[in-house]
Amino acid sequence: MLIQIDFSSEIPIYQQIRNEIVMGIADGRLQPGEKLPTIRALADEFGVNTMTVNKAYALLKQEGYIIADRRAGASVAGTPKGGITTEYAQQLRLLISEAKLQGITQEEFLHYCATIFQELEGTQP
Amino acid sequence: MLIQIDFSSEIPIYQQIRNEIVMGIADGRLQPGEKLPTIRALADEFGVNTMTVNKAYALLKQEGYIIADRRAGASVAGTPKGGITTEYAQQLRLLISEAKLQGITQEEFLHYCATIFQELEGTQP
Amino acid sequence: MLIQIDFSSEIPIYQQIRNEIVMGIADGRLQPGEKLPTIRALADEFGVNTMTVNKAYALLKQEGYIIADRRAGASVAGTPKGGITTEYAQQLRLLISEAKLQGITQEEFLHYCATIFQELEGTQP
Amino acid sequence: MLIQIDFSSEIPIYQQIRNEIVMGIADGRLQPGEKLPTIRALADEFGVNTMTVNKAYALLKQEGYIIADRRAGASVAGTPKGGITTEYAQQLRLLISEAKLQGITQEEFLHYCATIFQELEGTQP
DNA sequence: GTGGTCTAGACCACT
DNA sequence: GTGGTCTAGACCACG
Repeated sequence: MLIQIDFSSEIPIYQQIRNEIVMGIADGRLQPGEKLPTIRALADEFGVNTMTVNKAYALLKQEGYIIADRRAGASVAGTPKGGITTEYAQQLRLLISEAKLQGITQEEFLHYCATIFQELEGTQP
Repeated sequence: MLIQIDFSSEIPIYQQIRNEIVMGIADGRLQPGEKLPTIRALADEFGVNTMTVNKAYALLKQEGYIIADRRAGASVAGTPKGGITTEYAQQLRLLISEAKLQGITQEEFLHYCATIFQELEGTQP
Repeated sequence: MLIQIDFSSEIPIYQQIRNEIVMGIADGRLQPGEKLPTIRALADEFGVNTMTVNKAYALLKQEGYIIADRRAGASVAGTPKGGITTEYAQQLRLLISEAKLQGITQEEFLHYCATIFQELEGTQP
Repeated sequence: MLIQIDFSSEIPIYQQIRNEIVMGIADGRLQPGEKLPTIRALADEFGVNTMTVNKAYALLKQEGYIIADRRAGASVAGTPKGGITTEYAQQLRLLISEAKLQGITQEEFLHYCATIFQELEGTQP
């Protein structure tokens, strides 16, 4: 589980951790049921405050991506709740708008998305 | 030019304004060369400070989406500079990861993207 | 006398006009004693207000680059007054600092300056 | 870190701060990795608003001269992105034109530039 | 009348 | 305690 944190990024560190774990689950590096590192272990690895990792885990738990077992730490959930929100739709629409204004055609964009999808599937066990 | 601002959102207002304008250009509500509202007018419309709109315009200008003609306000630029950054790729990868974990298949996702693309093209003159 | 104005630039138009004329004198396109276009002619050519050109001419006159003859319009002066000011030194120091931080060596920079000098001399009659 | 601000200058204060910091990095007063003063501290030192310093820092960050580590203020970056732009070339050409019209020869100018370069190198550790 | 700049406060998210 | 954001005014250069 290799995670990269960019301290100079505008994205809050806890968000970056959350994002990396979500992508890790999606591409199969993290399997459903698999145990996540303890908060302290992750905090030490990144050199950040435990509060920061704690926040990331709380967010993931709230979104249904992970399950927090008081005794055995956190583990990857099977399927998150949630579903496509209007907020998600807005984000996607924005990304597509930006792509189009950069001169990217629909075909190119869809092909690029498909490539990313393949990458996620490819590493699936 | 119908723009909706969500004051309770965690996204900064100036970012929201920037996003709305970018999407407005992409879907044809704002045509290249068209004059944008003045900073003051937009600030009044939203009920925000001129500085906030100012920041949004400065951002759009820096990104190449609009140009500020010294004589008469700001107007929509033809084509922005920039290009697809690694940051953009990361955002898209995250969105696709989230979609996949929600149980959305590649086919469904691509179809959804295509729909959004059609909406943008459809309103083009 | 080909002058290009960039209306979307941050530099005020009157400054751009002033700069172009200064560079025009330096590279020999404008000869000492040569008559400059009338304010109105230049204003029409650029599609700007006469006040703007007026301001540029006033600035050039104050700096000693041109001489304004009430009857025969403005003409290029022989030698300007002025001399190297601390302000000029500051500007040059800033440019050199920026170049250095971009990784440009002293040799490269001096060579580049020499090239520009040659270009100016080359068009001299 | 001695910075002088000229409140009567036509150059915006935030630009002056930006310029001084760039020159400070170039001449070695500010070392890569070194922490910059906090926005508030600098604002107090100059007697200006925090927003003004904020803008200077945002500009420096955007240009790649400094990085804002989320945990502890801003610090000097190793190497900025960017590179020599046509805008930069124009500025240099203008300065050289002005020098030439003041009667400065190519030799004198290059020598003067070399002197400035030496000053920058000389204070390097 | 336009955008650009600045002030003197303030609140918030992040760490 | 840090930077980021925002407000409600204000003045100025520019055209």
